[in-house]
Amino acid sequence: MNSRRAGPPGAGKQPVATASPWRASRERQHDRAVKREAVIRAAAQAFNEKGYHNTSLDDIAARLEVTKPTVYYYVSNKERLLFQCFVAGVERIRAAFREVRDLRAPAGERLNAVLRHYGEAMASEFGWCMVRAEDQDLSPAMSRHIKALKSEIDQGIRRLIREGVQDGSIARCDPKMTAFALAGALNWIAHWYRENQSMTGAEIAAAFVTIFEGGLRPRSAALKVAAGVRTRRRVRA
Amino acid sequence: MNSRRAGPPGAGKQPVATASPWRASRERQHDRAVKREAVIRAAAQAFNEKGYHNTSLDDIAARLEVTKPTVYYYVSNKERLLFQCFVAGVERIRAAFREVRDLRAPAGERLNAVLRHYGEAMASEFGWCMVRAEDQDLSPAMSRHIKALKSEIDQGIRRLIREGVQDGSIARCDPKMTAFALAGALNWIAHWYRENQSMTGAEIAAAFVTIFEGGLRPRSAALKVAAGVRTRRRVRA
DNA sequence: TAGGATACCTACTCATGAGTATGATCGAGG
DNA sequence: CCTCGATCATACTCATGAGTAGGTATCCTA
Repeated sequence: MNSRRAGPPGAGKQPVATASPWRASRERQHDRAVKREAVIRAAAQAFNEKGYHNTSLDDIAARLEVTKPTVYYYVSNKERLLFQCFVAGVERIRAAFREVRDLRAPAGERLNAVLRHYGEAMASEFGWCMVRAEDQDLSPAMSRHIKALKSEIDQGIRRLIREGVQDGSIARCDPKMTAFALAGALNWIAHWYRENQSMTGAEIAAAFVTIFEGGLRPRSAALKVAAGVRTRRRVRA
Repeated sequence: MNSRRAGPPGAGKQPVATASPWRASRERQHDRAVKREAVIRAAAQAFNEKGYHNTSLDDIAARLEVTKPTVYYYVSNKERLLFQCFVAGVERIRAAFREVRDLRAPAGERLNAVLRHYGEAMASEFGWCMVRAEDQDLSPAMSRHIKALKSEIDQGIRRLIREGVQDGSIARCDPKMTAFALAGALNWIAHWYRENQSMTGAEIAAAFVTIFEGGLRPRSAALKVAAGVRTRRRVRA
């Protein structure tokens, strides 16, 4: 009746920009893992554009210029496909934590580094899958698994915040609420980034880190008296 | 096959806590508007618990202890139902802007007031509908309408930020990015609030406002010298 | 070069859920 | 009492999409 499936008319048919391992001379003996990854990638892009429930496996297959049973040849079912997309995205964030773990910098800086990678991951094609993979769409077992992964990241951020408060590189605050605020702001990138790609994920993340760090209240608050002051917060010259 | 529909077994059947205008002696001549609102409320709660696509109109009807055609007697279709839920939530935020418009306080304070109401709205039963009402689930016309409402709120926040920068109550910043960060953190409440109701929406919003205002960098940065900490970018003392 | 394994497709099944046709019931006005 | 309109239920239609059965073409190996 009314046209669901937002997007340009005729969408869902055109092959994705990134080359499909299937196109190009039907090489059968292509590495299975490569094709499997291509399926996951195509699924992530489709979910990102049309949402999980509005994406059929036929859509995903069409993107790869194959048919549905081929997709099922590489993944067991749709929910596992979503799960794989989720894991692919989360792995980037976990990598960021690992990368930072043995860095010998103040926790505040380590946190910023993680947040930057976090933001990049959110702006990637897997961002949608990470934030919109609702537990309601998944079996209880996978829901638990996803929650555990999310919690791990949440705890990692809280830990860095606590350490930062300890070593003086972060202002005293409630680590839990602060972690929620930070993660929320970054997670939200996955919602609007689709439409406005004028900045890269890294640039957005960097901008956010600056905002988080400085806060909204002017630093040189005591000076704000005159009428049209604009000499606020001048970093030492 | 595998049990979708997360939640306690047998869920979707039990009537909702808030009384249904239908229960209680079948009063026919009850105000139509009251029943219509009850439908929207029940839908919002169902969407919030199970997601839009995992909620059937039979589910919603069961919550109200009526049947599906009765629901259709009050709303034209499912997508309009989602739309109404969205509008119900957004209206609270618009009201916050109106309430603050003629206040004669610094823009920074007006912004904080709006953010607090914003957070409360997100923690309400309509929070989910506001942030998860994907344009992909709606017809192009409604999608446009929703985007317009969202944009109005976004622009309102940006305006307050700009005014705050002007009047000195907010530190200089990029209004667009800052609005994204603030709205993102608050929107995210709708995702996790379900599971942890130890704080009210207002309390959460207040906590967030405090975090946003102060920022992560310690205010008394000049004093952090003791244990080998590198005092980064010290604000002028 | 037969035989198996791999990779893929055509053509289905089947459950779900949105939306509806049709009729029953009840209150109110005449 | 009788009818009309508002309200609600029973019992459907019908499109969609997940998942599968079974067959086919290609490659590898012996």
